[in-house]
Amino acid sequence: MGMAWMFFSIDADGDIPIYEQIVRQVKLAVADGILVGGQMVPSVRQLASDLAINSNTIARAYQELQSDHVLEPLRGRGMVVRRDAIKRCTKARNSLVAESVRRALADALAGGMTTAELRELFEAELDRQSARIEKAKHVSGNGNA
Amino acid sequence: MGMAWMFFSIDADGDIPIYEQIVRQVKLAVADGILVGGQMVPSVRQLASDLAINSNTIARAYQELQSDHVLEPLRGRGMVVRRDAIKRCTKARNSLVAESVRRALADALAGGMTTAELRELFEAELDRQSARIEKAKHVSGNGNA
DNA sequence: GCCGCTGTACCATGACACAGGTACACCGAA
DNA sequence: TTCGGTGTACCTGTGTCATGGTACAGCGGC
Repeated sequence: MGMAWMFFSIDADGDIPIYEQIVRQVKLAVADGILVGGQMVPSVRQLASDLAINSNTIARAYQELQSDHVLEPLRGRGMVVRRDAIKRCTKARNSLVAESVRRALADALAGGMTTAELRELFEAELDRQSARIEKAKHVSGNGNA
Repeated sequence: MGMAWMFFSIDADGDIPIYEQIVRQVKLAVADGILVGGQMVPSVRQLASDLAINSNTIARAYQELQSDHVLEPLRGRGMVVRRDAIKRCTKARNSLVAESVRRALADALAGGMTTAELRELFEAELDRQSARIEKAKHVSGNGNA
């Protein structure tokens, strides 16, 4: 049955390739602990059906995740999250975020934005999004307990 | 003569289109005050020659800058920075930085990064880059004063 | 064994963006 | 006018992305 993976949000019209969005969200889910080592991921065709996306696109994402040692293939049964994936994914997350922050600051300073403006913008957005996260946690409660 | 525009840094192998890099850097330069209203920008072929890039790529960037009301064409003479460009460019810079920060925070929080880690990363990178800026200002001195 | 599931490997197609190349219309100065 | 400069429009080639279709090999349950 599907629907256990509805936390995937795909933006087909965005500037990021679909398969890349899958890769990112899987890695972030592993880093966050939503996906645990040893856990099975939905089949290529299943996820393709749920997201209304071609199977080949999902397969490409899974291949990249396999190359990055996040997923492991169980011949004939499916793909499973590797036990040591959380370390790699946490590291990947840190690199991803660091790079984003680095670029944002580079653009800001190149454009003459002051450090005060920058801190204010950062704190405001952090408050907004962290509040959003807290509220989401509150709403979902314990869905599987 | 060229070389007055060598502060442009183009990464042809990056994931950002070349014309987009031109657009961004021009806007940031205007927002920072490096490019002033009424000032002429180098010709399409001149800049293309300096950066070893096709003229059409520069032309496309200039067209986008014209559409965004940053540059103004002087038929047969070249392109000039509009007087009211700095307002638009500052606003565009704020939007650009805000969007980058927004995405970075979204990825970080989705990956389970704590606000403390996030603040630490932000402050560290801010210190590093702002120090870099200060040093660059010190080296260049006052070139136009 | 047989069948249904799994991932995987191909090939072909259409759409789109990017960059390069060529040619044209316009303006200013000699 | 002639010439060199300007921006601009059109065409082409290339690469990526997403899709669709087909086929193969391995595993599990019947």
